[in-house]
Amino acid sequence: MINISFPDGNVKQFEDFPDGVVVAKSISEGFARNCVAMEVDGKLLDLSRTIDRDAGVRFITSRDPEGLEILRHSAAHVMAEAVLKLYPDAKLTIGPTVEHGFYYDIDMPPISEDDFPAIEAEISKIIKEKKPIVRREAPKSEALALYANEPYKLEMISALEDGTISLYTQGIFTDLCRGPHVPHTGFIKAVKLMKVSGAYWRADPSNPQLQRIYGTAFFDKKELADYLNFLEEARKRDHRKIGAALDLYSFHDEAPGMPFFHPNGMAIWNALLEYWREEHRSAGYVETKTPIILNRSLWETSGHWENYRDNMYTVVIDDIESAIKPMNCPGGMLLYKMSRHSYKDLPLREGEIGLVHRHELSGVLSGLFRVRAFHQDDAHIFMTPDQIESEILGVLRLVDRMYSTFGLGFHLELSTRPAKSIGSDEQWAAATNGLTSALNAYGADFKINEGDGAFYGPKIDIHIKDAIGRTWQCGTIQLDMSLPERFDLSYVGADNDKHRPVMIHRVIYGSIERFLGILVEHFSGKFPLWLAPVQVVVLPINDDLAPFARELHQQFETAGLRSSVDDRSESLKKKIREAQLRQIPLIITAGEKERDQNTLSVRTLDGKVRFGIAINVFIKDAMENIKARKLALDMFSD
RNA sequence: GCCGACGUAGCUCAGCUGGUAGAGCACUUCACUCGUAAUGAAGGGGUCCCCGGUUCGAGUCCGGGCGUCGGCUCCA
Repeated sequence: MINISFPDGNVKQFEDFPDGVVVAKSISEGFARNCVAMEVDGKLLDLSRTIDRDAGVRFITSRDPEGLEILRHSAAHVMAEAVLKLYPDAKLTIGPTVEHGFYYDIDMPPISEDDFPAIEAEISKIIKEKKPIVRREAPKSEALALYANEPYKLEMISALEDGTISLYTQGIFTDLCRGPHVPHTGFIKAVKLMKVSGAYWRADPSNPQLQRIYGTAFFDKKELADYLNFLEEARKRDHRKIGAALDLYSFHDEAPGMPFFHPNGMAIWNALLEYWREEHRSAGYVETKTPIILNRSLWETSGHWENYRDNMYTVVIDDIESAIKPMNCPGGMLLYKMSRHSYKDLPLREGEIGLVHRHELSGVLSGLFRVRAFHQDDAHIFMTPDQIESEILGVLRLVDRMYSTFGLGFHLELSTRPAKSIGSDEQWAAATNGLTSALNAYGADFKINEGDGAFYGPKIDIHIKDAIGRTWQCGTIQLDMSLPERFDLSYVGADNDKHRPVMIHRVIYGSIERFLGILVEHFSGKFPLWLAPVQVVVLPINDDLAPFARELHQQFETAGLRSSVDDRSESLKKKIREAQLRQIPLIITAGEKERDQNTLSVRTLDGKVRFGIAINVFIKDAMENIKARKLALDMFSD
């Protein structure tokens, strides 16, 4: 007799040792059909496993994230079987799940996406057969014998403890696997191969090149279709495409990874910085600027010369070795050290929009998202140890305010002390407690990444969520126990003794280039009025009205709107089409009626047209919308 | 950096097994003067990424370089 308790608090008794299916059926037949696996006392197991003692059981269904992961792992096995059928000489290595699907690394001749349909057809066959996926445990000797011709599997089995080896079989295909898996292949209702790329066994280039085949799988076809739509939507929003179409920025072979900003891009850039300065001024920050080339001795003091050299651009001028800064902090240290600081001056919040260069590997460059030259909206806050909590809280509130302005949600992650670190246990405890209590005071949930902090201190990362649900890490708040030490920073306390200040680095946009790219994708090029590169365009309906249109344009510019006028001798329809494609939020058509009545007709990006709007009212409403940095163009009362 | 694909007009792309480069859009000019998503006609525009090789002949084949894109953390 054993007792099995469920998450809802219910407890059921069973006579013999039941397997998962029996327990699930005790809830209901229908429920049992939807179960893919179970969690027994926190461990994920196949439904076929028996439960031989009192335990807490939670069933995993297609609705649980774990369920999808298990499904994808099973799908990886099915794909492996399909590949082996078509390529009998292929040697399997590993096939894990990844964020949006799974892959399997297979030692086989190179294949391309053209080979996918054939593999997918085999996969479909296996799925249709609803083959049971059966687990069994095997002694090491047997497993070794079974995989005599599979060098990679042999290598893996050799590294495993005898008695811990499990095999999963579907039909005639057996794979070494920890599991768990779905009960039969029929659970995989939708599967699609996504791409193939090269990979190395154990990620080591000296090992043989493998084919990594990526796929994704879902419990139903609609979910797959939704996912493919999402990819398509993301593709349409690609900031590299939109950036070119809207004439925002460009990239050139002459400076790989270093973006060129065009006038339209700079309009957004400047709007972002203007906003940043406004928020920071009112949050008690001052702004500084430090050089981008600093000599070697500074980088030796900071430790970058030793630890970050591979990523730094270096120059020798007049026999003096220097580096182009990859980070702003060392310059900030020098500024701090210029004068004696009293505890009364702290916290000192110094912001810097700093241009940094980092030599990223050529293969990782990607539009504005991964560049070699970028600006950080950096700030260094110097404070006394007992100010940690309130300062971190202040940064969190600033982050909250700023991201909200863009309609970006976010979540927080705390990273704690890593294995390799500097500083004492007490320092780490104080620092980590400071961050934790600030997070608690701020009041939002946060995730903890144990051991993921920097060697010099714990940190809080801020992950934003864009309009289509993708997350990006932008902001970060890092406590630094290294640089104040290396640069021997101090302040004079109330006791008239020297003390070491605590320092944090923090960014909110992160990289302004990257943040701008994220905004392009977030808004899909349809910026709110305050960010739009061109806010209003005036279109005369014919050449006779061009002077009136130019007059309006002048009036808008004088009022502070980013305005343009399209007085080409083209048809009105054509000019409207182009203005729409350029995503200009306010399109003004200037005709006789407007000129005679001193009003405007305003077309917005949704295609709606409002007539008879008084010019001064239009300007006032637009300026108010911009000043409030509204997300919506809510300047019309209807 | 490594693996793969790609690099042709300002943009998007076509160009078969090697035979002197093409479309649409954009641009220029002319005509049209237009009331809410493309007026028409004519014209200009190319070191086919760069360097080297094979060949009577290379955008096309071969080698090297540069750049772009995707992948390179996920461990049976």
